[in-house]
Amino acid sequence: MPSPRRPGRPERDAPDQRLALLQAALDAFVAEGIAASTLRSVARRAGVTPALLHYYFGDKERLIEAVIGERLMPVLQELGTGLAVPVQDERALLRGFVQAAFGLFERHPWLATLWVREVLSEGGALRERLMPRLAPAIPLALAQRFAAAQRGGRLNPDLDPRLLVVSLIGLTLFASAAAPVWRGVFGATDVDRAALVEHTLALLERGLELRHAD
Amino acid sequence: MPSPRRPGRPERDAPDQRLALLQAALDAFVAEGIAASTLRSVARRAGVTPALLHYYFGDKERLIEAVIGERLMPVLQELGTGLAVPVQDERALLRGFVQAAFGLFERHPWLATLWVREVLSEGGALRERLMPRLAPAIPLALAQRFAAAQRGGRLNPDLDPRLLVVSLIGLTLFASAAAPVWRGVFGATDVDRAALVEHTLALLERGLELRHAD
DNA sequence: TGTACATCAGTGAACGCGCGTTCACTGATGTAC
DNA sequence: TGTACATCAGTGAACGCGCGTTCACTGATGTAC
Repeated sequence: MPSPRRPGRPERDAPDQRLALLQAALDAFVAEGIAASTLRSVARRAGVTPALLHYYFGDKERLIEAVIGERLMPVLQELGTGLAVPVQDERALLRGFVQAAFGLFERHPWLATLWVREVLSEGGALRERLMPRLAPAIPLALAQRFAAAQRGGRLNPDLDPRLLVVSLIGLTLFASAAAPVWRGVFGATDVDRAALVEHTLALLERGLELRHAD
Repeated sequence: MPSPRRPGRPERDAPDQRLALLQAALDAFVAEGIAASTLRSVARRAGVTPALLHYYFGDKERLIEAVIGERLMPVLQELGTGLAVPVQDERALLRGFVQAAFGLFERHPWLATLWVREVLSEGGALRERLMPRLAPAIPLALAQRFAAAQRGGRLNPDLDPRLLVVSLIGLTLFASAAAPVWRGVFGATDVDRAALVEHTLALLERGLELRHAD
């Protein structure tokens, strides 16, 4: 009696087409927007037939789910674990956040663009798909920490702790997503990540420090 | 000999279909994104045949141009003239900018969403179409004014005057575009325009004012 | 005023095309004996 | 080891559909005389 045949073929040395397709899909989503990306344009980027996308992912909906689950979520969890490290005081928290955010957007240059277009926008493809999977725990915890600091007299009393979280994200995400625009307008090719971090922290910690003219 | 017939028909009392189509196009662009908006979906919103869009605008490209020229540009010029008023000092400049920005985004709720998706994004439909028509004079003038204030010792020396302009836009534009998201996360239905202005000015003028715990 | 006609705003049906998806098929790779 | 065959990764052609665009046409509105 023959041993039952094990399903699947063990080893190949061909390039992993599935990963190539996943990357092509992410590239297309960032460059064209998710709604405007066609399966044929994704296939064209990968140099394959659109039928191969059906072979690996089934349909467009499941391709989007795969990009979220295998490309986007790992990056977001990277940020989450970075912020979960307990810190001494609010100053350390602030510096940790700003450095982590600009670092994340530098390591994954597609993230800011994708986020701005697909999560912020009214009918963005990711807002409905991603919000249920993202625990709002991090922004809520940040806002509560700021509120506690404010009650303890350690934070500017005219700030709204919730809006301060919005301001933190706005300052980092917007500066990263709009970088091609403002680099073009100002010709600011000299501004690197360290300069962004320094400027943003100076603004957050001390503000404009406006003084009257003499 | 008869007087030559004057072309065109003088008066009608039917609703202006062209303006209705322009509004339907703006609605569709904001809700679905420009690239993903079809002429049929625009026509459906207006309750007419897509052939009518061809009748008034020719093709999709010229429809987009019409929305830019007749809806977007007037709003942007509104902001430009508001900022062109000479102000006494940097504090007045700052307050003027923040109030004008939040006021603009409140009067035209579609502006922040459209801007974030179509101008900021890499392949956004408006970036190529709009940047050549927008004089970068305003951000450049703001940056120069901040640089002068810094040289005069009236502005936090650790700030980058150019990035400060980016920060101003980020704080106002991002908070407005992301309002549906953060209102949902924080349940912050109580935050109105006045609260946004107050928080943002407190942050910009004085920063977080962090102090050590006792 | 009546009549003939030009022009108006807008429609309905159709065009070629690219879309997402399906499916019978193919040659290479592996397994059973 | 050789041979028969199952399974693999992937293709090519086709499907029905909605797209942008075109165009002959329509009834209402206006004008000339």
